[in-house]
Amino acid sequence: MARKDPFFSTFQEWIELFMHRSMQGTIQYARENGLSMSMIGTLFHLNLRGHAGVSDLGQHLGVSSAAASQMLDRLVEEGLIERTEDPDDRRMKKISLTEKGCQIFRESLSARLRWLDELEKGLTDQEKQTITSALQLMIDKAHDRSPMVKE
Amino acid sequence: MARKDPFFSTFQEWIELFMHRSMQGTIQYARENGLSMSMIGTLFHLNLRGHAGVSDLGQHLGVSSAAASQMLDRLVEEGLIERTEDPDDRRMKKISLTEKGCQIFRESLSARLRWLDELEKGLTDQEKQTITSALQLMIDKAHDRSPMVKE
DNA sequence: CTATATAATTAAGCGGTCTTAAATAATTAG
DNA sequence: CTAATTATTTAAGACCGCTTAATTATATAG
Repeated sequence: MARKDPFFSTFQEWIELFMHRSMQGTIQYARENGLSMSMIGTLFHLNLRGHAGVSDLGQHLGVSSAAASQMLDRLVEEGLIERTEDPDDRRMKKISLTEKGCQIFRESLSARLRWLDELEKGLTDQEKQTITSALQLMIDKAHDRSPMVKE
Repeated sequence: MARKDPFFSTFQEWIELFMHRSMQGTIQYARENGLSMSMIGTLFHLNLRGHAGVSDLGQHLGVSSAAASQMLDRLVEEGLIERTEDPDDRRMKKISLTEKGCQIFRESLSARLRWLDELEKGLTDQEKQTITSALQLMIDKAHDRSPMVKE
């Protein structure tokens, strides 16, 4: 049950710390701005993937496509996303962030990362370099591309 | 507005990737198990802090203490938390995870980190070492940030 | 062409999670 | 002791987000 593996256990500890911060911030942000967690999840998804279908989004969030459609109505009202027809299959809609939606998403994310500034202050350049490399490594792997060789 | 700082911008990129994964997993997990995001936030908080008061929790989540109290009722029903009187001030309740609550929290967290296995497979020992060190560095710094202002 | 399947939407209704206001209980101040 | 304050709980009601079922529109199979 307990994994000795320092990679995994360190990661898990980090996640407990990190998610506590970021989730609390996200929950509060959502509440203040009248967004549901489904909407937040949708914004994250679209930000990363560019676009998605209605049922797609529903599946990712674990809700029916009817629920997804209704939720998207509200995001359209807010001007955060747009529905366009998929030219290849006109039954489908391509859901994507509007420019405004993209901007607001990124701004709110930065705002919720203010604690990073505090963290950064306590680090030497050497330490920041270590962390930046490690994160870049994970980003590369996640995108399934080989690590950048050198700069 | 845009920050050039590679530490910050790499961190932000990593967070977009990572939160997309972990939030989606958390939202789905919550839905499947009939937990609200407030409940999830509460479990994270208690796991990290050990215990908290009712109003405390409400504030952290951005809801009234009445709402917090009602939510805690349900977590007590589920056997995940317990209310005990604070001996120093008997108006207050000390909310903490039960053993079952603690176990379930950690199990569900591990389950939602299965993608880590995939990530790990793609890494050399050297790379894992880099990442582990970087995370450990951040964990240490995060814990350092206690009330002590000067040293 | 007709029938079937798929994607999205609309509508009705249910239950959950807030809010405010009032009640209870313990502490603190005078 | 009495009055005021603080922490929590209870109760009533509003709103939101979900579900299922029915509808519309497009695509595909025979």
